[in-house]
Order: sequence, then structure tokens, then C-alpha cells
Amino acid sequence: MSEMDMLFKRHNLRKTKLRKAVFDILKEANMGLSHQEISKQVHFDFDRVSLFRTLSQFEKVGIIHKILDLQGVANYALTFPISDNNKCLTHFICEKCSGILCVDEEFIKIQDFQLKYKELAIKDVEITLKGICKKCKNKE
Amino acid sequence: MSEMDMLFKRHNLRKTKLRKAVFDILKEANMGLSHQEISKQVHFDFDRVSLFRTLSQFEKVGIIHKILDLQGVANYALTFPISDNNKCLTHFICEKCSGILCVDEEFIKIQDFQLKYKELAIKDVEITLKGICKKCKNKE
DNA sequence: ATTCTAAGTGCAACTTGGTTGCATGAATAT
DNA sequence: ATATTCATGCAACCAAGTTGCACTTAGAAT
Repeated sequence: MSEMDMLFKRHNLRKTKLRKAVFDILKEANMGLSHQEISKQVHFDFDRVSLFRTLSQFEKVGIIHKILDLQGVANYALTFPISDNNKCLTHFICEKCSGILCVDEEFIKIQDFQLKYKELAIKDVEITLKGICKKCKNKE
Repeated sequence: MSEMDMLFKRHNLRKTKLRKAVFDILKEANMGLSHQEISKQVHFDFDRVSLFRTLSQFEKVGIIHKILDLQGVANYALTFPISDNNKCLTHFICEKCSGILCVDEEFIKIQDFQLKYKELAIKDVEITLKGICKKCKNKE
């Protein structure tokens, strides 16, 4: 039983053509992709609404997580299947190619913020690193 | 000469009805506001495109800075006039009321990230704190 | 104070990302 | 093999944001 089969089963998702394609594309890409980018990589006819719904569905059950790019457009990346709620909270966004990478990071302690801003009930700290990625740097 | 007058003068912005209103609203609010929220607070007729343009203009010269809310919609907050390029890179977003606060913060050292991810040319670190703000917490 | 002109506004039309409702079609448990 | 529930396709819609162009106005020059 493949990883995909297990994930789909676990979350009661039917295995459809589109969902398989989306999962494979995100797996292969290993980075955040927008609706538009995924669309281009699906090589059969489908309705854009279905893709929106597939993405929300995947997000809802935690297979993928949403990252907003610098324009505020939703991108999605696979959540590492290590634990159930380890959605990646640190991302790198390349200012040249707009590529979005999940980064695992350990400097930031949410407690630091909670202690400093006691009036705020802080639940999450999200970090976005901006700059130029390896590929784009080498192209210059 | 008021702060507004000085800022407008410095950036060669003509003092128009709409621009004055927008500046005052953002000053008074002391938090991030969206196009829609600002619109509601302007008490005379104006074109929404003009407001979009006012906001981009202000942002371009650095009077305000853009913060995307959790839905990816642009919000704008006054940049503290202390220095020219001290745009606030840490924000708190309330999950209840969607209020956006600028937070000044000192834990995060960009160098930590630069050292860890040497292949990435990291230029900026943006932090978003999520949780419940003081007001909303007290309401419960 | 009047004139001039670049900068700002208003309007119309458009684009893109995302959502909703409903009828049709397909995956899977029985 | 069938039933039922879930997923898809289609049409229509919404909100945020952009562009082009004609008109208006702030403020500099006279």
C-alpha cells in the first residue's frame, strides 16, 4: 500500500484521477505550488473548481498546508508525514523565481514571544525568509 | 508644519482630500487596515481605484507598509517615522477580530538564518504571530 | 491673482483568485 | 451488482486589484 493510499484511506478520501495527480505533483515538486502552477502540470481536462476543492480538502485533513506568496496567493506544499500536526511554519520565498521552500527551523521559541507580549495570547509563530534561492543565485 | 505636511513634502506628494483622510485614518487606527476598512472610514465620495493608488503611492515612498492578512488581503500600517527604512517586520494577527498590530521585536537575528542556510541568500526575515488580542481575550 | 502643467482622480472595463449551488457521474462498502 | 455517498463539471458569482484614458486640481511660475 503506497503512502498516498494510506493517507487517502486514513482521511476517507476517494482515490480519484485529479487527487492522485495533485498528490504526485506536490510530492515530485517538493515545494509550494499555487493553483495555477498545479493546473499547468495536470495533463488531462479538469475543472478549476475541482482543483480548488481538492486543495481545500487536502489542507483540511492536513496532507498539505497553505503558504501565502508575496502577492497573497495561496500555495500548497505537502506536510511531512512524520507526525500529524507538524505543519511547517517556516518558509523561504525566492524573490526572483517566487519558489517557496519549507524549511525546518529551531531557533524560534514561541515562549520567548509569549513572555514578552503577555497581553497577547500567542498561539503560532510563522516565519518567512525572503531572498534568492540557490538556483537563481547560480544563474546570475 | 504637521508631520503629514512634512512627509508629503519630502516625498513630493500633493496634499489632496483623499490622501489627508487616509493618513489620518491610519494614524488614528494605529494598526493595519485593509482597503475595505479604510473605505468605510472615509466619509466622502471617492473612487476605490484612487484609494488603491493612494495606498500604493504611500507604500512606494515608505509612509506605510503592507501586511498580508491570513486571507492574503493587503493591509497597511503607518511606518514609524523614526528612520527611513525601519519598516516593521513583525506583526501580530488576531484570529478573532483579524486586527493587525505592528510589533517591535529583537529576538530574531537574520544572521542565525543566514549561517544555517548558506545556499540561500536570505535578505529579510518576516515574522507573523497569530493568536488572540487583548480586546478579544477580555470579551470572552 | 491668473495661468500652466504635472500629478491625482473618476470611470469603465478587465483580470485573477476564490466560492457557491446544483445536477451529473464515479468510487467503494455492502 | 447495486446503492449511496462523495467528487466532479458547469454556470454564475464575488472581492481584490490593475490598466487606460479623459477630466480635474494642487501648487509652482508668472
